Amino acid sequence: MATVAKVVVDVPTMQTNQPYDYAIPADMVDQAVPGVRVVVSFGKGTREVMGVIVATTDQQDFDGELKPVLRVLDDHPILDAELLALSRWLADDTFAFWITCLQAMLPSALHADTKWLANGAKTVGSRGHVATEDFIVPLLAPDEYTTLAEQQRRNATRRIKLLTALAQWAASHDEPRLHAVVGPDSFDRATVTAGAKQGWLRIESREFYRRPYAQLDAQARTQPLTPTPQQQRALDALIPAITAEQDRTFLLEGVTGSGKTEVYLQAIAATLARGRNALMLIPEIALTPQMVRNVKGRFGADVAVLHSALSDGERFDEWRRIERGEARVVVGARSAAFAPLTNIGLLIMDEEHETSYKQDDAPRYHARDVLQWRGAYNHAPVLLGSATPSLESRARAAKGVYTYLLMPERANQRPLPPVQVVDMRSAQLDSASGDFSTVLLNALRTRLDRHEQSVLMLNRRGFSSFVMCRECGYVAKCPNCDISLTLHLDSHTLRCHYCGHEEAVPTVCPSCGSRRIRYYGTGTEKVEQTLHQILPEARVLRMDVDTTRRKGGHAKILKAFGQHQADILLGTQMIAKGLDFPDVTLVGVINADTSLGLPDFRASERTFQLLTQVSGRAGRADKAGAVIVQTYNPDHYAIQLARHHDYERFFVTEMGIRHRSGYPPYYFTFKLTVSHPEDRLAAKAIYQLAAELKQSLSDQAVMLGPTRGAIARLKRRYYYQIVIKYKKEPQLHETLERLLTTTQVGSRNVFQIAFDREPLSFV
DNA sequence: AGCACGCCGACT
DNA sequence: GTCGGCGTGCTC
Repeated sequence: MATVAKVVVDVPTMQTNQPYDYAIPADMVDQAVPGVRVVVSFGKGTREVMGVIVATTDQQDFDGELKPVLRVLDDHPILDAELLALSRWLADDTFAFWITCLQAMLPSALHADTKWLANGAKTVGSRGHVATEDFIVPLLAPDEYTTLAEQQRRNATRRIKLLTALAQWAASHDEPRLHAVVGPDSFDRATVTAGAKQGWLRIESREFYRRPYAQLDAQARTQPLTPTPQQQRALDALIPAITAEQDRTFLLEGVTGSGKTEVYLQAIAATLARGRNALMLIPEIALTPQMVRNVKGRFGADVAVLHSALSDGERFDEWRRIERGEARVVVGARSAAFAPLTNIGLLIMDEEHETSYKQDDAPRYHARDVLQWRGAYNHAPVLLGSATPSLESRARAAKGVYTYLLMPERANQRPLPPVQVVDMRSAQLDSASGDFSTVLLNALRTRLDRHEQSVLMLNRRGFSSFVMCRECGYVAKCPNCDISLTLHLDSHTLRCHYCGHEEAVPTVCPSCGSRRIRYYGTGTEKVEQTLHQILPEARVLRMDVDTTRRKGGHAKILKAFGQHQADILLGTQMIAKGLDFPDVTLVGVINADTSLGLPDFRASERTFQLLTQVSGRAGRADKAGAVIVQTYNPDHYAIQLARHHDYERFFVTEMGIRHRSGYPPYYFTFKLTVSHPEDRLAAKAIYQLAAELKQSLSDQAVMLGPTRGAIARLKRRYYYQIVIKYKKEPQLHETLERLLTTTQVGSRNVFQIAFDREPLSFV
């Protein structure tokens, strides 16, 4: 008999990061089960907080009198045993509070909501609101309605009309939506209410789902395509693992257009045929509409969709459909890794190299790790797909940790578009702006004349200021870390974010002696203006964070472009992903260099991925495409190898560099950040942390920093960070845990400490 | 995070 | 004498 509930309370602090024992009142034993949310009293006062029951027992561990569970918020567990176990592991793995992990798994509609009542009291409840709709339920037989209609006064036209309609509905067993029936040219609400009072009908409130893609469920199902030989080879490796329920990881490396999606769909079909369910992650927004259409097209209403562009209500409803077992395939962005899907037989991560799979704030998890955990739990394979896999995954495939599946050919046998690299150091530039080479401008003019479309990408990735020589493309790098130095205008210095190295801003290029070395960068708005000046007849659509902020803004722009309402789509990296417009025959990259200047050891990898991806956007259908890349570093291996679509050589080259400079995948990384409203105290804390860390680290480990955060002061707090590179530190986890506890308990909570295992951003 | 307990300065 | 400052410690 479970009399004690272990409750993780919604108080995210280190001191309360543990389950607390609460007594289960006798009348709640059926509801107070693991995985439900509860309200409990916490602390000395009258404070009520939300919590999650993570276990129940018949014996208390706490030596004292237990407070009772006050209320149970769910009529059934909203987190099953798998997700509870996952939350525990996640908290441990990411150094996040357990409650933070539990919250991360729930749609925001189920997060705690505190209401202040008129009398000043607080009520802890749940924000989740179930959408309902009123239906009219006829209560009598058709002929009874006919009789009643005849008995009405002659001038009671409205009643007679309603009774006639009721007779029809009763005859056809129809229960129409009230909303659909009440209106200016049919019934008024009062007549229907009067009818309910007479006992003719009942108005019934029924729950309904807000279905974001309902219209797609109705479309005709697509049929599986006959696999190409390379698709067949991939499926021949995958399907036995699905059938045998093996928790292996596969890396599917397929060039743009090789048909990875069809492999996903057929693998999902095999999973469903086996009686199990499938979870598929895709990167945030850009790709979503197309991939959703593909998956829904094959599996219809069995598919639930979860991503950030949905409203809270829509996401909540999709989540409930999954949780109730009404969806068998889940497609979603990062947080969909926690979808309450059961009996998972396959987990897919499309574009596995995308950085949006890593969450920037607590819990700082990588969705890939979550999928692998769930794969192990469910005995299901994990399929990672990409045209340009992350070096980490590709290296694991090389070592045999992952099974490597390669699809080197395009399904339609068309060659990849030729990529022309324009050397901006010597190219003839448009005099008005300097952003456009005449080569690119002429190519744009040709497309305008032929009524074909162009996509222009402005690389804003890593837009943080850096200094580049416009004569030779030289970018200042840190002598210790081989990382681009970042320009700090406040102190007029160049700094390394990794080790803190600082030097003066050069006035002449150290490499070629030129004076044309300066801050480098440009914005979409500026480029748009320039385009209007030099190509006034061109219709330009701009797509960046500003124009896509509103819900659906993204889709609207893409739709307009697809309908030829513009000749040129100008945007940031978001246009590089998954767009497929048959009339786009030119892709231009205005500045390939900005991502090379990123103060990040993954700068080359990001640039290669971006250029490869954007190149795939040209000439997808029957028209031949061309790609023009403008750069000040035409000989850089990332640009040259992207030009030749040569991922494998890029992998080998980059691995050599990572090996020499000691970065992933040869080393693990870990980032510690400390912040405090007072600069001096933040600095003191990070140096103390560094000293303690140094003691417990082995000689093989390298500590970079402490350094100031790239944005040293943010939200009135000062930031400092340390990055550790290491190969094998078995005791590191324990050390970090200890540091977390002692620092948090010792000093009052004005300190904030953040730990990030395998950070993707070092800024 | 809250909230109470606790030990030192200027006041009904 | 006591009202209240916010340092410190606990919350089942």
